[in-house]
Amino acid sequence: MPKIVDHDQRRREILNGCFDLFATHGYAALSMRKMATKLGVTTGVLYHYFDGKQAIFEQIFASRSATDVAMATADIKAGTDPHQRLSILRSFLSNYGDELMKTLQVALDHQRQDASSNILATTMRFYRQSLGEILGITDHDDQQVIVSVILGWLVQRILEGEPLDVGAHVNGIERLIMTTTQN
Amino acid sequence: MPKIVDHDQRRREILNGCFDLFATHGYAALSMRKMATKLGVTTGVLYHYFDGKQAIFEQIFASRSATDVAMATADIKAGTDPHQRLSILRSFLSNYGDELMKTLQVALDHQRQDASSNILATTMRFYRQSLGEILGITDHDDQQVIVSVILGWLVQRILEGEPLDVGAHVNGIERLIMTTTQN
Amino acid sequence: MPKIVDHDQRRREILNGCFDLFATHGYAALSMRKMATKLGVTTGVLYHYFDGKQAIFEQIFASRSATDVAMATADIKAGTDPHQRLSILRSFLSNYGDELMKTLQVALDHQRQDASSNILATTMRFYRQSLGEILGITDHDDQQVIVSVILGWLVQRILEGEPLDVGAHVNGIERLIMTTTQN
Amino acid sequence: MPKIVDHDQRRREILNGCFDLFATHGYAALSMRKMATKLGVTTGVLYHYFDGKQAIFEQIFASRSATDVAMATADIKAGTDPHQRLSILRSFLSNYGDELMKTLQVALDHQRQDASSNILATTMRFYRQSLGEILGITDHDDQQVIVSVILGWLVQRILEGEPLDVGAHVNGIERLIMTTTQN
DNA sequence: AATGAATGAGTCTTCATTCAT
DNA sequence: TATGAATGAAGACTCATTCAT
Repeated sequence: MPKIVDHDQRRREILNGCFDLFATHGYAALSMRKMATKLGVTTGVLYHYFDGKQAIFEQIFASRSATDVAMATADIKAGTDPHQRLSILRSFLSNYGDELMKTLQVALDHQRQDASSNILATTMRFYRQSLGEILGITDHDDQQVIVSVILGWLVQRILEGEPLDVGAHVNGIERLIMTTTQN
Repeated sequence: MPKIVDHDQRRREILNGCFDLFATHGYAALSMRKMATKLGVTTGVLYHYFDGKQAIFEQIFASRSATDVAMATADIKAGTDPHQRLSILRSFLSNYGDELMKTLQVALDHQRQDASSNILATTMRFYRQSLGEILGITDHDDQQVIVSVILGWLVQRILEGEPLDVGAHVNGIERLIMTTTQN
Repeated sequence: MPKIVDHDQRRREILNGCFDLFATHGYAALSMRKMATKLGVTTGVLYHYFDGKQAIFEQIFASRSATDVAMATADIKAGTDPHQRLSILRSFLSNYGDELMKTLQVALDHQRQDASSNILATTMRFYRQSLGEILGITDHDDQQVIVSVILGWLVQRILEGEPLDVGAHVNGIERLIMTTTQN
Repeated sequence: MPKIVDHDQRRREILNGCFDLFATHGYAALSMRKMATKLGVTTGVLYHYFDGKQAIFEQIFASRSATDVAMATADIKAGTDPHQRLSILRSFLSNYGDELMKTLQVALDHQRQDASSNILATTMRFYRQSLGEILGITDHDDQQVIVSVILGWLVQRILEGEPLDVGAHVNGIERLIMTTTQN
C-alpha cells in the first residue's frame, strides 16, 4: 500500500505556493532551490510532481489566467444595471487587485520566457471580450482602451509599490463608456 | 602610453548599447558575457568602466528615464492649442512607442531588483506631472487615469507582441479630457 | 494475505529483463528508474528483490557468463569430426552472436566497475578451456589466439554497428588449427 | 596585455590528461568534477577551453585514433621483408599495447555514447586498410581476421587486467598470412 | 586601457536509495 | 508484497567577478 497522498491535490498546493514566488521574484531570479526552500520541500519533490521549472511556470500561468477571468465574470455577471455593473467592477478591482497584479507580473515574465507563444495574445483577447460583455461594450476600440485603463492601474501599482485608489479609474471608465462613439 | 580614449564618452556608448539588451532579455537573464559579446567588448572592459552588473543596470535606468521625458516635452511643448497637443501626443507615441515599451520593461525589472527603492515612485510622479503640463491637466486623478491609458497601451503591446493602433487610445484620452470633472 | 509469488522465479525474470538494458545502455548510464520503467515495475520492487544496483548488475553477469558457455557446449559437444565441429561453431556464432556481443559489453562494464575482481580472469580461462575442448585444441597459446579471433569479431561488430560475416573468421580459425605448432 | 597563455597548447595538455581518465573510468562514470580534480584545475577551466563533456570526449577520440595509426605506420613502414615486418609489428604491439587498449576502451564508450555516428566504422576501415598495407595483405577477409586477432588480444588484456604475451598472437598472424587463400 | 584565464558558488536537473503505508 | 513519495548528494553546466599580464 502506497503512502497516502492525493497526487493532484499536492500538485495544486505546490502550484498555489509558487504563484506568489514567481510573481515577486520573476522567472529567471527564482531558483528551484529558493522555490523549494520557501515551500518547505526539497527540490526532489518539485521534480517528482513536475517536469521542470518551465513546466511549473506554464501551469501556474495557465491555471491563474483562467481563474482570474472566472472570478471576474462570476462576480459581475450578476449586475444588469450599467451603474450597478460599474459598482461591482469597482469592488472586484478593490478585492482582487493584488491577485491581478501578480498575474500581470507572471504574464510579463511569460512573454519574455517564450516570446513566440501566442497564448498571451489569445488570453488578452479573452480578457478583452469578457470585459466587453461584462460592461456591455461591443466596440473593439473601446474595449482596448478600457482594458488599458485597468492594466495601467495595475502597472502603476507595481511600479509605485502600493495600491492606487481605484475610484478615479472606475470613474474614468464610466466617462469612456458614456462618451462611446459607437451608439 | 595609454590609448587616447574619452572615458565618459566610452561609458555612455556602453550604457546605450546595454539598454536594449536589458530591455529584451531582462536583468536576471542577461549575463555579463552575453552583454560583452553583443557589445563587441570583453568582460574586462565592462568591469573597467563600471562597478558590476547592478551598477550598469542602475545607471542605464537613471539615464533613460530622464531622456524619455525630455523627448516627450521637447516635442510637445511647442503646441498650445489643445487639439494640436493631442495630435502631437499621438505622433509622439507612434514614434517612440518602442522606446517607451523598453523603458517600461526595464522599469519593471528595476522594481524587482530593488523593491525598496523609491526612485520609481519618484519617476512616476515626474511623468505624471509632465504629462499633466503637456496636456494642460491639473487634476491629480485625471493625470493618473491618463497615464494608465498610456501604460496600458504599452502593456498590451508587450503582451501581444505587436504594436496596437494608437488612435483609439488618443481618442480615449481626448474624451477623458473633455469630460473632466474638475472646473 | 500475501500475494502468491514465487520469489526466486520473480528474481530470475527481473534479471533476464535487465540483461539487455545493461548491455545496451551501460552500467553508469542505466538508472534504476529507467530500469524499473522498462521492466514495467516500480523502483520499490527492485529494492525488494535485490540489494541495489550493483547487486543486480553482479548477479546478471554471474548468471549470464555461465549460461553462455552452457549454450555453446550444448550445441557443439555433439560433433566429433573436426570439420563438423567447425561447422557447428559457425552456426553457433551466427545464432548467438548478438547475445555474445551483449555479454561482452556487460563484461567490459563489469571490469570497470570492479577492476580488482578476478572473476573475469577466471571466466576467461573457463571460456578458453571450453573452446579448447570443443575444438580439440590443447595448446594454451593456440587457445588464446582463437579466443582472440572470436572476441575481435565481436568487437568489430560492436564498433561498426552491424554484424560481420562470420565465414572469414571461422575459416581463419580453421587455418590456425591446421597450422598448429604443437604435436 | 592579457595573461600569457598559449590557448591551443593548453587545450592539448588538457586533452592528453583526460585520455587516461576516460579510458579507465568510462564516459558516463567520469564526472566533470572528478576530471577537473584529477587534472588539478577547476571545472570552470574545462568549460573555458571546451564546449562541454561530449566535446572533450569527441576531440580526444579523434586525436587519438589518428595518432595511433600514425604511430603504427611510421614504425612499420620501414620494413620491406615480410619477416622483418612481423618483427616490427611485434615490438609495436609490445610498446604501444597499453595505449591501443585505452583507445579501444574509449572507442567502445564512444559507440555507446553516439551509436548513430559513423566515425567508428570509418576509423575501423582505416585501421584495416593501414594494417593491410603494412603487412602487404590485400584480401579483405584476411584483413578482417587479422584485425580481429589484434582486437581480441587487446580485449583479453582489458578483461584479465594484465598484458597477454604478444608472441602467440603475432605467430598466429604469421600463420594466417602464410595460409592466405588468395595468392 | 584592455585582455581573457581563472575561480567557486550557483544554475537546473537526475540519481540511488529509503520508508510510511 | 508492493507502492510511489521523499531525500540529499551529485550530475553537467553557467555565472559574476577578479587579476596577472
